[in-house]
Amino acid sequence: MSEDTALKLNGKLWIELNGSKLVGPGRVELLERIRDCGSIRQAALQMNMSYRQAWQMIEDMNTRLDAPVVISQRGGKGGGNAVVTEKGEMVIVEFKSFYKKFQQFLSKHSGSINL
Amino acid sequence: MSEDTALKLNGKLWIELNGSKLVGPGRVELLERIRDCGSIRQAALQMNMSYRQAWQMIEDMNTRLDAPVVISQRGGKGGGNAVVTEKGEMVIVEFKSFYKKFQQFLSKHSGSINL
DNA sequence: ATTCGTTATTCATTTCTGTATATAACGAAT
DNA sequence: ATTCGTTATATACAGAAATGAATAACGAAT
Repeated sequence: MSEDTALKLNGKLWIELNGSKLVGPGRVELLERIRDCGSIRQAALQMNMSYRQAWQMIEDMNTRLDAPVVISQRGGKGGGNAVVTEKGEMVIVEFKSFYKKFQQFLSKHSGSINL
Repeated sequence: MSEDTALKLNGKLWIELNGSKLVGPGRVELLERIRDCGSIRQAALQMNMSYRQAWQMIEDMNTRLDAPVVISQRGGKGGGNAVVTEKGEMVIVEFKSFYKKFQQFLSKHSGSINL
């Protein structure tokens, strides 16, 4: 019954394109929030992230994939808006599938650390 | 037959103690090299790492685990030496076991990215 | 034309990480 | 006692990465 909760297995997971990070948990959460509130700024605020960083993440995915994950407009009603595309939805679904399996992997092996 | 080798799943894995990193691939490689050459400095040189960083890694593991992973001596024949303890061997074996499974996880799922 | 809130972009600042450097401590061998 | 290469430790420096602030661009609505 030796339960050592202090020792655990942990890690990070991401999808990379041409050797550098493209999608991780943070970017996926950002996409989900943009989808739900229609604004990059509001999504960033919700995540306590700077707008600058959020915009850079979106811009990075938009330019490196063959189709944009978010289409945004400035000006107009509400000052502007942002919409997650079908490609963006694919990114969300695909990564979350991998990530769930990864978390299962971690918790599956986390109990058997013997140090 | 669309083989998109540019897109791949990647990640990092580590063992953490009380919420902060304790063992990762770099530290394990360091331990293995110390075991093989008997010197923290030489091991660090082999890995193109500063001695300071290598020493800090060892010191961190030594102080946070209930037994040291490396026992070192200064002075004497050769100027000093470093020996990997039984605990250190356990760290190496245990982490490498997890890490191998992790790499299998990555390569297993890496082929099915569809973006 | 003015207002409004957001998108888009730049610049300076700060924070973090690791490096380089220098120095002391050490003990066996000579 | 001197030499030698390593361990151990502190300080200063450099580059990268994240942050914050400031500003321009935009278009619908009034």
